[in-house]
Amino acid sequence: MLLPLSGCATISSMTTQTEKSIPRTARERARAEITREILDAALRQLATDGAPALSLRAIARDLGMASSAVYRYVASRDELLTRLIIDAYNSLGEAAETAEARADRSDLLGRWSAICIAVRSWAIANPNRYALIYGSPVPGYVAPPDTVAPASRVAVLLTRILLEATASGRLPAEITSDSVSPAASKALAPLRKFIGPDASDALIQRGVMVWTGLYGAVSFELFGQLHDVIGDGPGEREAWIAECIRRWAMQVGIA
Amino acid sequence: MLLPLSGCATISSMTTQTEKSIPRTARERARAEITREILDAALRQLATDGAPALSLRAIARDLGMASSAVYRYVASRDELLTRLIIDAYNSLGEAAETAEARADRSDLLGRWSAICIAVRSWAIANPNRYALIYGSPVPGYVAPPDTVAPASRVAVLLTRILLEATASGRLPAEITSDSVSPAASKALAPLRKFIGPDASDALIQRGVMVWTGLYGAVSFELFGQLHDVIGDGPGEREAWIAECIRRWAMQVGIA
DNA sequence: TGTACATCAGTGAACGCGCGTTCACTGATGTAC
DNA sequence: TGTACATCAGTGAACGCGCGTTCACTGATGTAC
Repeated sequence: MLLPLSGCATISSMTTQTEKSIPRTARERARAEITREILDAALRQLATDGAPALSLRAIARDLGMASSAVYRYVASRDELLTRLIIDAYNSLGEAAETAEARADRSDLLGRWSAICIAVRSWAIANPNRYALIYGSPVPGYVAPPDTVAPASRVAVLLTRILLEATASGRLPAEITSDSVSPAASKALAPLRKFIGPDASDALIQRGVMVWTGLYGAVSFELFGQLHDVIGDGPGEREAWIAECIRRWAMQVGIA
Repeated sequence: MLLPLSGCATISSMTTQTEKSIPRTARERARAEITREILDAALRQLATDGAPALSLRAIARDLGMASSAVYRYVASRDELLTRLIIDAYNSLGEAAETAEARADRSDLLGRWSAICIAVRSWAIANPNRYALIYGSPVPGYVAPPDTVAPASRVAVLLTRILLEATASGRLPAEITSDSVSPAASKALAPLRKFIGPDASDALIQRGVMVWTGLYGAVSFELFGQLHDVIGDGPGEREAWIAECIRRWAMQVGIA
Protein backbone atom coordinates (compact mmCIF):
# COMPACT_ATOMS: atom_id res chain seq x y z
CA MET A 1 0.00 0.00 0.00
CA LEU A 2 1.36 3.37 -0.99
CA LEU A 3 0.38 6.62 0.61
CA PRO A 4 0.74 9.36 -1.99
CA LEU A 5 -0.29 12.31 0.10
CA SER A 6 -1.43 14.39 -2.83
CA GLY A 7 -2.97 14.11 -6.25
CA CYS A 8 -5.59 11.57 -5.45
CA ALA A 9 -8.30 13.70 -6.96
CA THR A 10 -7.03 12.86 -10.46
CA ILE A 11 -7.68 9.16 -10.03
CA SER A 12 -10.87 8.54 -11.92
CA SER A 13 -13.21 5.75 -11.03
CA MET A 14 -14.05 3.19 -13.64
CA THR A 15 -17.72 3.82 -13.09
CA THR A 16 -17.43 7.54 -13.57
CA GLN A 17 -16.61 9.39 -16.79
CA THR A 18 -13.44 8.47 -18.61
CA GLU A 19 -10.76 11.12 -18.64
CA LYS A 20 -10.14 11.13 -22.42
CA SER A 21 -12.58 13.71 -23.79
CA ILE A 22 -15.68 12.51 -25.60
CA PRO A 23 -14.75 9.84 -28.15
CA ARG A 24 -15.09 11.01 -31.74
CA THR A 25 -15.70 8.21 -34.17
CA ALA A 26 -18.73 5.96 -33.92
CA ARG A 27 -16.43 3.03 -33.34
CA GLU A 28 -14.75 4.64 -30.38
CA ARG A 29 -18.09 5.70 -29.01
CA ALA A 30 -19.50 2.19 -29.33
CA ARG A 31 -16.37 0.72 -27.85
CA ALA A 32 -16.56 2.89 -24.77
CA GLU A 33 -20.22 2.13 -24.34
CA ILE A 34 -19.87 -1.62 -24.62
CA THR A 35 -16.85 -1.67 -22.36
CA ARG A 36 -19.00 0.11 -19.87
CA GLU A 37 -21.81 -2.39 -20.31
CA ILE A 38 -19.43 -5.27 -19.74
CA LEU A 39 -18.14 -3.75 -16.55
CA ASP A 40 -21.65 -3.00 -15.38
CA ALA A 41 -22.69 -6.58 -16.05
CA ALA A 42 -19.62 -7.72 -14.13
CA LEU A 43 -20.58 -5.51 -11.21
CA ARG A 44 -24.09 -6.91 -11.24
CA GLN A 45 -22.79 -10.46 -11.28
CA LEU A 46 -20.35 -9.62 -8.53
CA ALA A 47 -23.12 -8.16 -6.40
CA THR A 48 -25.41 -11.16 -6.73
CA ASP A 49 -23.08 -14.15 -6.96
CA GLY A 50 -19.76 -13.00 -5.54
CA ALA A 51 -16.32 -12.86 -7.05
CA PRO A 52 -15.59 -16.59 -7.26
CA ALA A 53 -18.61 -17.12 -9.52
CA LEU A 54 -17.69 -14.27 -11.85
CA SER A 55 -17.54 -15.61 -15.40
CA LEU A 56 -16.86 -14.04 -18.77
CA ARG A 57 -19.32 -16.40 -20.40
CA ALA A 58 -22.08 -15.34 -18.05
CA ILE A 59 -21.36 -11.70 -18.82
CA ALA A 60 -21.50 -12.39 -22.55
CA ARG A 61 -24.80 -14.19 -22.07
CA ASP A 62 -26.10 -11.28 -20.06
CA LEU A 63 -25.28 -8.87 -22.86
CA GLY A 64 -26.52 -11.21 -25.60
CA MET A 65 -23.19 -11.53 -27.34
CA ALA A 66 -20.91 -14.42 -28.19
CA SER A 67 -18.58 -15.32 -25.36
CA SER A 68 -15.60 -14.76 -27.61
CA ALA A 69 -16.68 -11.19 -28.31
CA VAL A 70 -15.95 -10.18 -24.73
CA TYR A 71 -12.29 -10.73 -25.49
CA ARG A 72 -12.34 -7.65 -27.73
CA TYR A 73 -12.79 -5.61 -24.57
CA VAL A 74 -11.21 -7.61 -21.78
CA ALA A 75 -7.95 -9.50 -22.09
CA SER A 76 -8.79 -12.22 -19.59
CA ARG A 77 -10.77 -13.02 -16.50
CA ASP A 78 -7.87 -11.90 -14.35
CA GLU A 79 -7.73 -8.55 -16.07
CA LEU A 80 -11.42 -8.07 -15.45
CA LEU A 81 -10.92 -8.94 -11.79
CA THR A 82 -8.19 -6.34 -11.60
CA ARG A 83 -10.47 -3.70 -13.04
CA LEU A 84 -13.15 -4.60 -10.54
CA ILE A 85 -10.67 -4.42 -7.70
CA ILE A 86 -9.42 -1.01 -8.75
CA ASP A 87 -12.99 0.12 -9.22
CA ALA A 88 -13.95 -1.11 -5.76
CA TYR A 89 -11.04 0.68 -4.11
CA ASN A 90 -11.94 3.84 -5.97
CA SER A 91 -15.59 3.57 -5.12
CA LEU A 92 -14.80 3.08 -1.45
CA GLY A 93 -12.19 5.83 -1.52
CA GLU A 94 -14.59 8.23 -3.17
CA ALA A 95 -17.30 7.47 -0.63
CA ALA A 96 -14.90 8.17 2.21
CA GLU A 97 -13.58 11.33 0.57
CA THR A 98 -16.95 12.89 -0.10
CA ALA A 99 -18.15 12.04 3.40
CA GLU A 100 -15.05 13.55 4.90
CA ALA A 101 -15.30 16.63 2.73
CA ARG A 102 -18.71 17.43 4.16
CA ALA A 103 -17.31 17.89 7.67
CA ASP A 104 -15.94 21.16 9.01
CA ARG A 105 -12.18 21.28 8.32
CA SER A 106 -11.33 22.11 11.89
CA ASP A 107 -13.48 19.30 13.27
CA LEU A 108 -10.97 16.49 13.21
CA LEU A 109 -13.24 14.14 15.13
CA GLY A 110 -16.10 14.84 12.74
CA ARG A 111 -13.91 14.17 9.72
CA TRP A 112 -12.56 11.01 11.32
CA SER A 113 -16.01 9.67 12.16
CA ALA A 114 -17.31 10.51 8.72
CA ILE A 115 -14.60 8.39 7.13
CA CYS A 116 -15.16 5.41 9.39
CA ILE A 117 -18.91 5.51 8.94
CA ALA A 118 -18.50 5.85 5.19
CA VAL A 119 -16.25 2.80 5.05
CA ARG A 120 -18.69 0.72 7.03
CA SER A 121 -21.72 1.93 5.07
CA TRP A 122 -20.02 1.27 1.77
CA ALA A 123 -19.11 -2.23 2.94
CA ILE A 124 -22.68 -2.98 4.01
CA ALA A 125 -23.99 -1.68 0.70
CA ASN A 126 -21.39 -3.55 -1.35
CA PRO A 127 -20.54 -6.72 0.54
CA ASN A 128 -19.10 -8.64 -2.36
CA ARG A 129 -17.00 -5.74 -3.55
CA TYR A 130 -15.73 -5.35 -0.01
CA ALA A 131 -14.93 -9.06 0.16
CA LEU A 132 -13.14 -8.74 -3.17
CA ILE A 133 -10.68 -6.22 -1.79
CA TYR A 134 -10.54 -7.04 1.92
CA GLY A 135 -11.50 -10.71 2.02
CA SER A 136 -9.33 -13.73 1.36
CA PRO A 137 -7.11 -13.21 -1.65
CA VAL A 138 -7.87 -15.32 -4.72
CA PRO A 139 -5.26 -18.13 -4.63
CA GLY A 140 -3.62 -17.73 -8.03
CA TYR A 141 -4.20 -14.03 -8.48
CA VAL A 142 -1.55 -11.36 -7.98
CA ALA A 143 -2.62 -7.74 -7.81
CA PRO A 144 -0.75 -5.54 -10.31
CA PRO A 145 0.79 -2.25 -9.16
CA ASP A 146 -2.08 -0.14 -10.53
CA THR A 147 -4.15 -1.23 -7.56
CA VAL A 148 -1.79 0.40 -5.08
CA ALA A 149 -2.83 4.03 -5.36
CA PRO A 150 -6.59 3.41 -5.29
CA ALA A 151 -6.09 1.01 -2.39
CA SER A 152 -4.57 3.73 -0.25
CA ARG A 153 -7.16 6.47 -0.60
CA VAL A 154 -8.86 5.86 2.73
CA ALA A 155 -5.55 5.50 4.56
CA VAL A 156 -4.41 8.77 3.04
CA LEU A 157 -7.41 10.55 4.49
CA LEU A 158 -6.85 9.11 7.94
CA THR A 159 -3.16 9.91 7.83
CA ARG A 160 -3.83 13.50 6.89
CA ILE A 161 -5.99 13.94 9.95
CA LEU A 162 -3.29 12.54 12.19
CA LEU A 163 -0.79 14.96 10.70
CA GLU A 164 -3.11 17.89 11.26
CA ALA A 165 -3.67 16.75 14.82
CA THR A 166 0.08 16.68 15.34
CA ALA A 167 0.52 20.11 13.75
CA SER A 168 -2.20 21.60 15.94
CA GLY A 169 -0.11 20.76 19.00
CA ARG A 170 -3.20 19.69 20.89
CA LEU A 171 -2.55 15.99 21.16
CA PRO A 172 -3.07 14.79 24.75
CA ALA A 173 -0.07 14.18 26.96
CA GLU A 174 -0.50 10.42 27.07
CA ILE A 175 0.14 10.37 23.34
CA THR A 176 2.95 12.90 23.07
CA SER A 177 4.77 11.15 25.91
CA ASP A 178 4.03 7.70 24.50
CA SER A 179 6.63 5.66 22.69
CA VAL A 180 7.17 2.40 20.91
CA SER A 181 9.72 -0.39 21.23
CA PRO A 182 12.82 0.10 19.06
CA ALA A 183 11.97 -3.03 17.07
CA ALA A 184 8.47 -1.80 16.42
CA SER A 185 9.83 1.58 15.45
CA LYS A 186 11.94 -0.11 12.80
CA ALA A 187 8.95 -2.08 11.56
CA LEU A 188 7.10 1.18 10.98
CA ALA A 189 9.77 2.40 8.57
CA PRO A 190 7.85 1.79 5.31
CA LEU A 191 4.91 3.79 6.59
CA ARG A 192 7.17 6.53 7.88
CA LYS A 193 8.51 7.01 4.35
CA PHE A 194 5.09 8.25 3.29
CA ILE A 195 4.13 10.10 6.41
CA GLY A 196 7.31 12.02 6.91
CA PRO A 197 9.04 13.02 10.14
CA ASP A 198 6.26 15.03 11.78
CA ALA A 199 4.15 12.32 13.41
CA SER A 200 5.63 10.38 16.32
CA ASP A 201 6.19 6.64 16.25
CA ALA A 202 3.57 6.21 18.92
CA LEU A 203 0.98 8.10 16.91
CA ILE A 204 1.77 6.10 13.80
CA GLN A 205 1.51 2.86 15.75
CA ARG A 206 -1.80 3.94 17.18
CA GLY A 207 -2.97 4.99 13.74
CA VAL A 208 -2.14 1.63 12.18
CA MET A 209 -3.85 -0.19 15.02
CA VAL A 210 -6.97 1.86 14.60
CA TRP A 211 -6.84 1.39 10.85
CA THR A 212 -6.60 -2.39 11.15
CA GLY A 213 -9.21 -2.25 13.90
CA LEU A 214 -11.65 -0.47 11.64
CA TYR A 215 -11.37 -3.06 8.90
CA GLY A 216 -11.34 -5.85 11.44
CA ALA A 217 -14.63 -4.64 12.85
CA VAL A 218 -16.23 -4.11 9.46
CA SER A 219 -15.03 -7.50 8.22
CA PHE A 220 -16.33 -9.25 11.32
CA GLU A 221 -19.70 -7.60 10.95
CA LEU A 222 -19.90 -8.39 7.25
CA PHE A 223 -18.58 -11.92 7.43
CA GLY A 224 -20.97 -12.96 10.18
CA GLN A 225 -18.47 -13.19 13.01
CA LEU A 226 -20.51 -10.85 15.21
CA HIS A 227 -23.54 -13.11 15.13
CA ASP A 228 -24.70 -13.62 18.71
CA VAL A 229 -22.00 -11.25 19.88
CA ILE A 230 -23.36 -7.83 18.95
CA GLY A 231 -27.12 -7.45 18.60
CA ASP A 232 -28.42 -7.08 15.07
CA GLY A 233 -31.70 -5.33 15.84
CA PRO A 234 -32.45 -1.92 14.30
CA GLY A 235 -29.64 0.50 14.99
CA GLU A 236 -27.68 -1.83 17.23
CA ARG A 237 -24.80 -2.46 14.90
CA GLU A 238 -24.64 1.26 14.13
CA ALA A 239 -24.54 2.08 17.84
CA TRP A 240 -21.78 -0.40 18.38
CA ILE A 241 -19.70 0.93 15.50
CA ALA A 242 -20.27 4.48 16.72
CA GLU A 243 -18.89 3.48 20.11
CA CYS A 244 -15.89 1.92 18.41
CA ILE A 245 -15.28 5.02 16.32
CA ARG A 246 -15.43 7.27 19.37
CA ARG A 247 -12.84 5.10 21.11
CA TRP A 248 -10.59 4.82 18.09
CA ALA A 249 -10.60 8.59 17.85
CA MET A 250 -9.60 8.80 21.51
CA GLN A 251 -6.79 6.37 20.89
CA VAL A 252 -5.25 8.66 18.28
CA GLY A 253 -5.89 11.74 20.36
CA ILE A 254 -8.56 13.53 18.38
CA ALA A 255 -11.45 13.13 20.82
CA MET B 1 -20.70 -17.15 17.97
CA LEU B 2 -21.50 -18.72 21.30
CA LEU B 3 -19.36 -18.40 24.37
CA PRO B 4 -19.92 -21.49 26.50
CA LEU B 5 -17.71 -20.68 29.43
CA SER B 6 -17.16 -24.27 30.41
CA GLY B 7 -16.82 -27.72 28.94
CA CYS B 8 -14.71 -26.83 25.97
CA ALA B 9 -12.13 -29.42 26.83
CA THR B 10 -14.49 -32.14 25.66
CA ILE B 11 -14.57 -30.83 22.12
CA SER B 12 -12.33 -33.15 20.18
CA SER B 13 -10.55 -32.06 17.07
CA MET B 14 -11.16 -33.97 13.88
CA THR B 15 -7.45 -34.48 13.50
CA THR B 16 -6.98 -35.95 16.95
CA GLN B 17 -8.29 -39.29 18.24
CA THR B 18 -11.98 -40.03 17.91
CA GLU B 19 -13.88 -40.25 21.17
CA LYS B 20 -15.52 -43.61 20.49
CA SER B 21 -13.07 -46.18 21.83
CA ILE B 22 -11.01 -48.22 19.36
CA PRO B 23 -13.22 -49.59 16.60
CA ARG B 24 -13.65 -53.34 16.77
CA THR B 25 -14.49 -54.90 13.44
CA ALA B 26 -12.12 -54.72 10.50
CA ARG B 27 -14.75 -52.78 8.60
CA GLU B 28 -15.06 -50.14 11.27
CA ARG B 29 -11.32 -49.93 11.55
CA ALA B 30 -10.89 -49.49 7.81
CA ARG B 31 -13.69 -46.99 7.69
CA ALA B 32 -12.10 -44.81 10.35
CA GLU B 33 -8.75 -45.02 8.66
CA ILE B 34 -10.00 -44.10 5.21
CA THR B 35 -12.15 -41.30 6.56
CA ARG B 36 -9.01 -39.98 8.14
CA GLU B 37 -7.09 -40.30 4.89
CA ILE B 38 -9.78 -38.39 3.05
CA LEU B 39 -9.68 -35.57 5.54
CA ASP B 40 -5.90 -35.51 5.46
CA ALA B 41 -5.94 -35.31 1.68
CA ALA B 42 -8.47 -32.50 1.94
CA LEU B 43 -6.21 -30.65 4.36
CA ARG B 44 -3.28 -31.08 2.00
CA GLN B 45 -5.30 -29.76 -0.91
CA LEU B 46 -6.55 -26.91 1.21
CA ALA B 47 -3.01 -25.99 2.20
CA THR B 48 -1.66 -25.93 -1.33
CA ASP B 49 -4.57 -24.75 -3.46
CA GLY B 50 -6.96 -23.01 -1.10
CA ALA B 51 -10.57 -23.65 -0.27
CA PRO B 52 -12.15 -22.57 -3.56
CA ALA B 53 -10.15 -25.20 -5.45
CA LEU B 54 -11.05 -28.00 -3.06
CA SER B 55 -12.55 -30.86 -5.05
CA LEU B 56 -13.84 -34.30 -4.13
CA ARG B 57 -12.56 -35.68 -7.41
CA ALA B 58 -9.05 -34.46 -6.72
CA ILE B 59 -9.15 -36.06 -3.29
CA ALA B 60 -10.28 -39.37 -4.80
CA ARG B 61 -7.49 -39.14 -7.34
CA ASP B 62 -5.02 -38.44 -4.59
CA LEU B 63 -6.08 -41.56 -2.72
CA GLY B 64 -6.27 -43.68 -5.88
CA MET B 65 -9.95 -44.45 -5.58
CA ALA B 66 -12.97 -43.85 -7.78
CA SER B 67 -14.49 -40.44 -7.30
CA SER B 68 -17.81 -42.02 -6.39
CA ALA B 69 -16.21 -43.94 -3.53
CA VAL B 70 -15.60 -40.77 -1.59
CA TYR B 71 -19.34 -40.47 -1.18
CA ARG B 72 -19.28 -43.47 1.16
CA TYR B 73 -17.44 -41.24 3.62
CA VAL B 74 -18.52 -37.70 2.87
CA ALA B 75 -22.06 -36.70 2.01
CA SER B 76 -21.14 -33.77 -0.22
CA ARG B 77 -18.57 -31.12 -0.86
CA ASP B 78 -20.37 -28.80 1.51
CA GLU B 79 -20.26 -31.34 4.29
CA LEU B 80 -16.53 -31.74 3.77
CA LEU B 81 -16.11 -27.98 3.93
CA THR B 82 -18.00 -27.94 7.19
CA ARG B 83 -15.71 -30.57 8.64
CA LEU B 84 -12.68 -28.60 7.57
CA ILE B 85 -14.10 -25.44 9.09
CA ILE B 86 -14.80 -27.14 12.40
CA ASP B 87 -11.37 -28.73 12.29
CA ALA B 88 -9.73 -25.37 11.62
CA TYR B 89 -11.53 -23.69 14.51
CA ASN B 90 -10.53 -26.55 16.77
CA SER B 91 -6.94 -26.52 15.62
CA LEU B 92 -6.70 -22.80 16.21
CA GLY B 93 -8.50 -23.07 19.53
CA GLU B 94 -6.23 -25.85 20.67
CA ALA B 95 -3.13 -23.89 19.71
CA ALA B 96 -4.35 -20.92 21.71
CA GLU B 97 -5.35 -23.06 24.67
CA THR B 98 -2.07 -24.92 24.97
CA ALA B 99 -0.10 -21.70 24.59
CA GLU B 100 -2.19 -20.03 27.26
CA ALA B 101 -1.92 -23.03 29.56
CA ARG B 102 1.86 -22.73 29.60
CA ALA B 103 1.73 -19.29 31.23
CA ASP B 104 1.57 -18.72 34.96
CA ARG B 105 -2.10 -18.53 36.03
CA SER B 106 -1.61 -15.26 37.87
CA ASP B 107 0.19 -13.65 34.94
CA LEU B 108 -2.80 -12.28 33.04
CA LEU B 109 -0.65 -10.34 30.62
CA GLY B 110 1.44 -13.41 29.88
CA ARG B 111 -1.65 -15.50 29.22
CA TRP B 112 -3.13 -12.77 27.07
CA SER B 113 0.00 -12.40 24.98
CA ALA B 114 0.36 -16.13 24.59
CA ILE B 115 -3.11 -16.36 23.09
CA CYS B 116 -2.59 -13.50 20.66
CA ILE B 117 0.77 -14.81 19.54
CA ALA B 118 -0.65 -18.29 19.13
CA VAL B 119 -3.46 -17.00 16.95
CA ARG B 120 -1.07 -15.11 14.74
CA SER B 121 1.41 -17.98 14.50
CA TRP B 122 -1.30 -20.46 13.67
CA ALA B 123 -2.59 -18.13 10.96
CA ILE B 124 0.86 -17.73 9.43
CA ALA B 125 1.39 -21.49 9.51
CA ASN B 126 -2.06 -22.26 8.09
CA PRO B 127 -2.99 -19.36 5.84
CA ASN B 128 -5.64 -21.17 3.83
CA ARG B 129 -7.28 -22.65 6.88
CA TYR B 130 -7.32 -19.19 8.42
CA ALA B 131 -8.84 -17.75 5.26
CA LEU B 132 -11.42 -20.52 5.35
CA ILE B 133 -12.73 -19.43 8.74
CA TYR B 134 -11.93 -15.71 8.85
CA GLY B 135 -11.84 -14.75 5.18
CA SER B 136 -14.72 -13.98 2.88
CA PRO B 137 -17.58 -16.42 3.37
CA VAL B 138 -18.25 -18.81 0.50
CA PRO B 139 -21.29 -17.33 -1.30
CA GLY B 140 -23.75 -20.22 -1.22
CA TYR B 141 -22.50 -21.87 1.93
CA VAL B 142 -24.22 -21.59 5.32
CA ALA B 143 -22.35 -22.74 8.42
CA PRO B 144 -24.33 -25.29 10.45
CA PRO B 145 -24.68 -24.84 14.23
CA ASP B 146 -21.95 -27.39 15.02
CA THR B 147 -19.38 -24.77 14.04
CA VAL B 148 -20.45 -22.42 16.80
CA ALA B 149 -18.75 -23.98 19.80
CA PRO B 150 -15.38 -24.59 18.12
CA ALA B 151 -15.52 -21.07 16.68
CA SER B 152 -15.67 -19.54 20.13
CA ARG B 153 -12.76 -21.26 21.81
CA VAL B 154 -10.32 -18.36 21.49
CA ALA B 155 -12.92 -15.83 22.55
CA VAL B 156 -13.70 -17.94 25.60
CA LEU B 157 -10.07 -17.81 26.66
CA LEU B 158 -9.88 -14.06 26.28
CA THR B 159 -13.17 -13.56 28.10
CA ARG B 160 -12.00 -15.64 31.01
CA ILE B 161 -8.98 -13.42 31.45
CA LEU B 162 -11.13 -10.31 31.46
CA LEU B 163 -13.35 -11.85 34.12
CA GLU B 164 -10.36 -12.72 36.27
CA ALA B 165 -9.03 -9.22 35.84
CA THR B 166 -12.37 -7.86 37.02
CA ALA B 167 -12.47 -10.25 39.97
CA SER B 168 -8.97 -9.29 41.01
CA GLY B 169 -10.18 -5.74 41.56
CA ARG B 170 -6.99 -4.38 40.07
CA LEU B 171 -8.34 -2.86 36.91
CA PRO B 172 -7.04 0.70 36.44
CA ALA B 173 -9.29 3.60 37.27
CA GLU B 174 -9.73 4.74 33.67
CA ILE B 175 -11.45 1.44 32.97
CA THR B 176 -13.56 1.08 36.10
CA SER B 177 -14.79 4.64 35.67
CA ASP B 178 -15.31 4.19 31.92
CA SER B 179 -18.73 3.71 30.42
CA VAL B 180 -20.47 3.17 27.14
CA SER B 181 -23.39 4.86 25.39
CA PRO B 182 -26.79 3.41 26.29
CA ALA B 183 -27.33 2.32 22.69
CA ALA B 184 -23.98 0.55 22.63
CA SER B 185 -24.77 -1.06 25.95
CA LYS B 186 -27.91 -2.52 24.44
CA ALA B 187 -25.96 -3.78 21.43
CA LEU B 188 -23.68 -5.70 23.77
CA ALA B 189 -26.61 -7.69 25.17
CA PRO B 190 -25.94 -10.99 23.31
CA LEU B 191 -22.38 -11.06 24.57
CA ARG B 192 -23.48 -10.16 28.08
CA LYS B 193 -25.67 -13.27 28.13
CA PHE B 194 -22.54 -15.39 28.02
CA ILE B 195 -20.29 -13.26 30.14
CA GLY B 196 -22.64 -12.65 33.00
CA PRO B 197 -23.06 -9.53 35.14
CA ASP B 198 -19.54 -9.25 36.54
CA ALA B 199 -17.70 -7.43 33.76
CA SER B 200 -18.64 -3.83 33.05
CA ASP B 201 -20.03 -2.63 29.74
CA ALA B 202 -16.89 -0.64 29.16
CA LEU B 203 -14.67 -3.65 29.67
CA ILE B 204 -16.79 -5.77 27.36
CA GLN B 205 -16.70 -3.06 24.72
CA ARG B 206 -12.95 -2.81 25.05
CA GLY B 207 -12.67 -6.57 24.89
CA VAL B 208 -14.67 -6.83 21.68
CA MET B 209 -12.64 -4.05 20.11
CA VAL B 210 -9.40 -5.76 20.99
CA TRP B 211 -10.76 -9.07 19.76
CA THR B 212 -11.76 -7.61 16.38
CA GLY B 213 -8.48 -5.70 16.34
CA LEU B 214 -6.50 -8.89 16.75
CA TYR B 215 -8.17 -10.61 13.83
CA GLY B 216 -8.07 -7.40 11.82
CA ALA B 217 -4.32 -7.20 12.26
CA VAL B 218 -3.73 -10.88 11.52
CA SER B 219 -5.98 -10.75 8.46
CA PHE B 220 -4.25 -7.65 7.15
CA GLU B 221 -0.86 -9.26 7.58
CA LEU B 222 -1.96 -12.50 5.97
CA PHE B 223 -3.94 -10.98 3.13
CA GLY B 224 -1.14 -8.67 2.05
CA GLN B 225 -2.65 -5.40 3.22
CA LEU B 226 0.43 -4.52 5.26
CA HIS B 227 2.70 -4.62 2.24
CA ASP B 228 4.70 -1.38 2.20
CA VAL B 229 3.09 -0.40 5.49
CA ILE B 230 4.87 -2.58 8.03
CA GLY B 231 8.33 -3.90 7.18
CA ASP B 232 8.58 -7.57 6.37
CA GLY B 233 12.24 -8.11 7.19
CA PRO B 234 13.24 -10.74 9.75
CA GLY B 235 11.40 -10.17 13.00
CA GLU B 236 9.72 -6.94 11.93
CA ARG B 237 6.21 -8.28 11.68
CA GLU B 238 6.66 -10.04 15.01
CA ALA B 239 7.87 -6.83 16.63
CA TRP B 240 4.91 -4.97 15.28
CA ILE B 241 2.43 -7.55 16.49
CA ALA B 242 4.14 -7.60 19.90
CA GLU B 243 3.67 -3.85 20.14
CA CYS B 244 0.01 -4.28 19.20
CA ILE B 245 -0.48 -6.99 21.80
CA ARG B 246 1.08 -4.87 24.50
CA ARG B 247 -1.28 -2.03 23.67
CA TRP B 248 -4.34 -4.23 23.42
CA ALA B 249 -3.54 -5.57 26.87
CA MET B 250 -3.33 -2.01 28.18
CA GLN B 251 -6.69 -1.21 26.64
CA VAL B 252 -8.35 -3.96 28.64
CA GLY B 253 -6.44 -3.09 31.78
CA ILE B 254 -4.16 -6.07 32.17
CA ALA B 255 -0.83 -4.37 31.49
C1' DT C 1 -18.57 -74.65 13.33
C1' DG C 2 -20.91 -73.93 9.00
C1' DT C 3 -24.07 -71.94 6.10
C1' DA C 4 -27.60 -68.18 4.24
C1' DC C 5 -28.49 -63.69 4.12
C1' DA C 6 -27.74 -58.77 4.87
C1' DT C 7 -24.73 -55.06 4.90
C1' DC C 8 -21.38 -52.29 3.17
C1' DA C 9 -17.10 -50.62 0.23
C1' DG C 10 -15.70 -49.71 -4.02
C1' DT C 11 -16.07 -49.57 -9.34
C1' DG C 12 -16.85 -47.53 -13.74
C1' DA C 13 -19.78 -45.34 -16.65
C1' DA C 14 -22.66 -41.72 -17.29
C1' DC C 15 -25.41 -37.20 -16.82
C1' DG C 16 -25.30 -32.56 -17.20
C1' DC C 17 -23.10 -28.73 -16.41
C1' DG C 18 -19.90 -24.79 -16.78
C1' DC C 19 -15.71 -22.63 -17.67
C1' DG C 20 -11.55 -19.85 -20.20
C1' DT C 21 -9.65 -19.28 -24.35
C1' DT C 22 -8.50 -19.72 -29.46
C1' DC C 23 -9.33 -19.39 -34.31
C1' DA C 24 -10.90 -18.82 -39.01
C1' DC C 25 -14.20 -16.21 -40.83
C1' DT C 26 -17.92 -12.39 -42.22
C1' DG C 27 -19.27 -7.90 -42.49
C1' DA C 28 -19.24 -3.25 -41.02
C1' DT C 29 -16.62 1.07 -40.10
C1' DG C 30 -12.72 4.20 -40.88
C1' DT C 31 -8.95 6.21 -43.76
C1' DA C 32 -5.99 7.67 -47.50
C1' DC C 33 -5.71 8.83 -52.06
C1' DT D 1 -16.80 13.08 -53.64
C1' DG D 2 -15.72 8.29 -54.70
C1' DT D 3 -13.15 4.32 -54.49
C1' DA D 4 -9.51 0.69 -52.50
C1' DC D 5 -7.64 -0.96 -48.62
C1' DA D 6 -6.97 -1.57 -43.68
C1' DT D 7 -8.86 -1.98 -39.32
C1' DC D 8 -11.84 -3.67 -36.13
C1' DA D 9 -16.28 -5.94 -33.93
C1' DG D 10 -18.64 -9.85 -33.61
C1' DT D 11 -19.82 -14.92 -34.77
C1' DG D 12 -19.93 -19.78 -34.10
C1' DA D 13 -17.57 -23.77 -33.58
C1' DA D 14 -14.25 -26.06 -31.23
C1' DC D 15 -10.55 -27.58 -27.73
C1' DG D 16 -9.70 -29.27 -23.48
C1' DC D 17 -10.65 -29.19 -19.08
C1' DG D 18 -12.84 -29.99 -14.57
C1' DC D 19 -16.51 -30.48 -11.53
C1' DG D 20 -20.51 -32.71 -8.25
C1' DT D 21 -23.38 -36.30 -8.08
C1' DT D 22 -26.07 -40.63 -9.29
C1' DC D 23 -26.65 -45.42 -10.30
C1' DA D 24 -26.49 -50.30 -11.28
C1' DC D 25 -23.40 -53.50 -10.25
C1' DT D 26 -19.52 -56.76 -8.07
C1' DG D 27 -17.32 -58.65 -4.36
C1' DA D 28 -15.91 -58.65 0.30
C1' DT D 29 -17.10 -58.48 5.29
C1' DG D 30 -20.29 -59.21 9.17
C1' DT D 31 -24.23 -61.59 11.51
C1' DA D 32 -27.80 -64.74 12.88
C1' DC D 33 -29.25 -69.23 13.06
